[in-house]
Amino acid sequence: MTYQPGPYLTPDYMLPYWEPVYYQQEYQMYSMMTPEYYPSLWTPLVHQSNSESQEDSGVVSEDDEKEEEVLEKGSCPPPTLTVHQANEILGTPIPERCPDTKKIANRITEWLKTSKTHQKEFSENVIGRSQGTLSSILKTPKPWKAMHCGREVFIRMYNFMRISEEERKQIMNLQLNLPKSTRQPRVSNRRFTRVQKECLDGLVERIEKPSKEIKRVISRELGLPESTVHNYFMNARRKLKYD
DNA sequence: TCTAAGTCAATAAT
DNA sequence: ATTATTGACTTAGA
Repeated sequence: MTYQPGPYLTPDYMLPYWEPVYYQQEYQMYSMMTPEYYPSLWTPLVHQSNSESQEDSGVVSEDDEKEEEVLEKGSCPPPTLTVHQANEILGTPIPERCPDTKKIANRITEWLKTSKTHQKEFSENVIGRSQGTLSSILKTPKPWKAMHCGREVFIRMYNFMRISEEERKQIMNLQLNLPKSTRQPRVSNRRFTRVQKECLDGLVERIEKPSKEIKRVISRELGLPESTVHNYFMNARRKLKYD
């Protein structure tokens, strides 16, 4: 069976810098988007000889206009991406051993800017995370090999950049039913005083992992809960590791 | 139960 | 209005 790409697979899809790891001659597409994987994105070719020669035309021409007319007449019904399809596409594993998370982050940052999309909208609709989380991920992406479940958001962002602009637009408007936080209400976010902050920073430089007794003393001296002192050292270690 | 990784989401900073 | 930072909660593993 021969196929032709549906409206979602525009030439734009081929342009990103991403390495075409599994390049398929027959389809002129990456394997993750072949008819076998996403039949709904492709339309069976009825008149095979008709469009063979037009496949590689990257220039907007009369041919393209003719094709669009054909689509509008209904011979190829405009497909609508379903939530399931969107999640399947965004969840497709990255076909690379060690993806460059920095590049992925930069690419997303660039897209957000050119498409005038705010972090909040993107983070909630595409990766299912909060704006603040997206912000820090884009600014300081961890190396792929240093991540575990955190890879999930990078996989989604990677795939988001691989698909066509048309498809991105649709996904942004879909309600993907991404899992919501079930976190309990917390104590109000208090800010440390200047002295507390300076003392903690000074201690963090000298002590990597304070014992329970040390933390008890620190908490007493600074008038902070032991859990707060514990959290501070924990967050500080993390910061030192990646900043 | 403890640590590190992953986040939330309030609130600081632009 | 937006994005960046941050103290604390949640989850996964040992």
